[in-house]
Order: sequence, then C-alpha cells, then structure tokens
Amino acid sequence: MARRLPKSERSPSPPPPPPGDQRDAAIQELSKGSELATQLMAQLELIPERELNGRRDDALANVRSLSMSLSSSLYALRSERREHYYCGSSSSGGAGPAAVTSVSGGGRGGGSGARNKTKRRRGKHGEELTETVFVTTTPENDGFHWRKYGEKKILNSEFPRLYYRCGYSDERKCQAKKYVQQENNKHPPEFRVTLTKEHTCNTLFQDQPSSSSTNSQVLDFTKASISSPLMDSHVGAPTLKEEEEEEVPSIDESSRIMSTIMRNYGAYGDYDESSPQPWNGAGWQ
DNA sequence: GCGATTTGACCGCA
DNA sequence: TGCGGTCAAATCGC
Repeated sequence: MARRLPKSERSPSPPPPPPGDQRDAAIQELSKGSELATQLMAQLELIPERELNGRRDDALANVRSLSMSLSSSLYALRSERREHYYCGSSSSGGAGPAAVTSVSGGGRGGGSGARNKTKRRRGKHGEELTETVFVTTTPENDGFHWRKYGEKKILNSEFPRLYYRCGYSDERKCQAKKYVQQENNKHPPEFRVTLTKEHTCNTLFQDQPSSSSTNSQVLDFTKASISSPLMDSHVGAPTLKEEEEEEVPSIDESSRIMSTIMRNYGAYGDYDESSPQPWNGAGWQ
C-alpha cells in the first residue's frame, strides 16, 4: 500500500477556500431548491392518493428528505461562512456545534435529549480523551473517511454499536474514532454518534482511496454509504473551529456533496418503516 | 489478489 | 465478573 505522507511532510496546500460570491451563489441556489421542495410537498399533499397508485406517501417522504437535505446543506454552507471544517481537532476545548439534523428526545443510557455533548475521560493509558457525542440521522456524513473495525451488541440496547476508525489511521497515523449506535426506529432513524480522539489526517473530502471496494462500509461521505438527506457535514465533522487554518471544502466539493446526496435519495425509500431493521453502516439489512 | 467487512475471542476497566 | 472496546482470522466482493 502506498503510504501517504503526513500533512506536515507534504507541501502546504490546503484546498483554497471558495470565493465568497461563489458560496453565496450556492446558498442562493440551495435556498431556491429548498423553497421548491416545500412547494412540491404542498402540491403532492393535494393530489389524491388514488391518482398516484398509493405512492403518494413515498413521494412525500422523498420530497421531505430532499427538503431536509437542502436545508442541511444550506445550514452547512452558511455555517462555513464563519466556521470551517477541520480535520485535526475533534474536540478538545469543546466541540463545535455539530449540526444535528435530528435530536433524540431520549435514548438509553444517559444523554437523554443530548444534542451534542463533549465529555472528557481517560483513555486506556491514562491520557486525556475528549469525546463528542451527538445524535444524528446521518452518522456517515461527516466528510471523513471511516473504516469499520468492529460491531458489538450493547447491553440494554436494541441495536449493536458499530466501531469505526479513521480510514487513514494507518497511513496517516490518525487516531480518530467514531462509535455509532442506532437509537430508534424512527424514519429516518436516529443514531448516537460518539467521536473520540482527533483527526490528524487532514483528509476531509480529499484523497479518496482509489481502491476502496464498492461495497465498502467505510463511512466515506464521498460515497454516501447510506442515503442521507443531509449533510450535516459538520455534524459529524467532528469539529468546526473558528480559528485554525482554513480547510473549507471548495464549491466543487460542496457540489460533489450535493450530488452524492441526490444520488442516494432512494435509500430511505428502502427503509421499511413497517419492519424496521438496524442499519449496518452500509444500508438496511 | 487486494482491500474492506464480519464476527468471535480476548483484554482491561469499573 | 460483566461489559465495552479492540484485535485478527475468516470471509466477501470487485
């Protein structure tokens, strides 16, 4: 495997921040899209169920997802106007406000109503370990490249906990980890995501491994392993920091994000609400 | 063949 | 001692 040089050894070339007017243009377009989605939803609701052969609900659900996605994208872009993605500090000092698309009202094991928490605890060897916990409907969309390394049935939990580490943990010695646990069977389901350690890979939306298998469960947003309306890129983006080197996804990247989302809209349609199944990181089982 | 996922076993902490 | 987190061999898919 070709090893990638750590950032410190590479020429300093973070993706240039997009010009402000391009970002504004993107925001405007997303706003329009969001409004249109809302209108479409209203129009769909006016159509008699029988005229759509019983598919109105599906269509409504899709439009709802679309609307959510656009809103989330808008949120993300707007947030980036003053905050930016950061792949290097997940939390120390307090996690940035993860954009939580959906907040669980409860959830087992403490953290009821937890929107986004940062807590400190000691790691195996006594080192300080900061965790950021939040609930989201789109655990995969944080813009980082994750590799699943384990899955564990958790006591008193209906769903197993999935363990991910940064996809660049080896080649870039990135220690970032992420635990994802489905909390309920809502539509879309909510996931409690715990981020530990810091990303030191600086690989947000870039350097996609060319050989990742198609069926990969790596939580790679560029592949959008599940559908997801959203881009709470910051959600997951472990952190958004206001002061640090600029690492803002370019407009091109944002477009890629959007197209990826769009391509995967169907996924929620695959989710059978009547017989909920746990999400395995790649899709509904 | 390679890289990613699965899953049972192991380890350490509370 | 039980549980959560990680490891690593087996398996899978391209």
